[in-house]
Amino acid sequence: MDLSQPATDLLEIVALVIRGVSDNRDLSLTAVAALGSLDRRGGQRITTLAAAEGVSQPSMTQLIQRLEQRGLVERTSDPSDGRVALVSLTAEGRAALAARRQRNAKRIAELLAGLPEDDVRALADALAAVLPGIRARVAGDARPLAEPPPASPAPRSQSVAP
Amino acid sequence: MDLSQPATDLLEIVALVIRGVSDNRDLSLTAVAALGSLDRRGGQRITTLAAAEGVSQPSMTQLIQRLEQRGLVERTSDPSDGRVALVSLTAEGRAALAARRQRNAKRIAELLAGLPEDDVRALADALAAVLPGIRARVAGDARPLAEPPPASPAPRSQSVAP
DNA sequence: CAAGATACATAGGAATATTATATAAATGTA
DNA sequence: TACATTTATATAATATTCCTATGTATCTTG
Repeated sequence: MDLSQPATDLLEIVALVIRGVSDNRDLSLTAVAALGSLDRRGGQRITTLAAAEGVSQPSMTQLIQRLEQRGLVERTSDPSDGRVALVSLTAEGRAALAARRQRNAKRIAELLAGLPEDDVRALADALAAVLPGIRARVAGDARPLAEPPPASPAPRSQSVAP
Repeated sequence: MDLSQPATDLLEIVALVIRGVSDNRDLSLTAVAALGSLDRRGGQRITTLAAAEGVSQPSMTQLIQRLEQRGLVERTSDPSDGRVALVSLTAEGRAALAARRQRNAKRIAELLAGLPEDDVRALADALAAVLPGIRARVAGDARPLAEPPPASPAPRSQSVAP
């Protein structure tokens, strides 16, 4: 089965949604990812979060400091290991995450509402079918799909993106 | 028809693909979007590009300057209007865009290859069906889904990134 | 032609990322 | 126990990319 066309299509939809629909005003993509990880998996240490989101440890330290200043996360120390900083969501952080998810879902729902109902139903079924597998492959272990960094000093860029 | 579940699913897949699969090393999300717009619609002026990608005009000016330095775009002046700078892809820019697309499509194809073939086929069909409509709604006119900026001086954050 | 509108460029600052390095706590070993 | 090493995090210096505010050159219009 040829996967190049669906791969290209999926990529384009991802780009369209990120650029045109997703709400990235108050929280960066990395911030949302970190908050989401804390929400799904509970309190974690800085290093774990950094590895999970694919950023360096200092970046995650700084991100957590900013999120802490905004009251979205809190830090506690691990009684069994004085070095680690355990980060967890505050109630406010949970609320902010839920609100953002709701805004984004609302926008995407508006987007889908303009399309033929049969198409949307087919998409909904297909998404529900593949999501667990994709979730397992991408988020499960240490990002098995990302190539190792190039040997030469890697040129960098922004985020993701946005 | 309830759209909240497919909306949430689509959002999660978008996040997973952006974080775990997409190649954002050498070109930012905005850069890729601008190059793609130039590729699809041909030469455009700075202001048009800025509006299409949802960034400010100075940001687009700077982005085009960077891309010009890297040889990916070139600028020509409009003979009928001395103010405008017409931006177009160079052959190198077109090649870079194609190479990046191919890398990303390859990764996503690897991702999809691990899933049940029926599911992938259903997803492929669904994506192909909805993509034109989504493309029209998001990229077509001036992003009808984005809310107007808040009245208070908006807190900002990063790009999208990656 | 003067006044305003339009297209782009520049300046200054903020947010987010990086690498390199410092600090503190835990661990292993003589 | 003492000391070196490893581990977890923090800090410093710097780079990229975005923004707002403003400047400059070029049209357009009365």
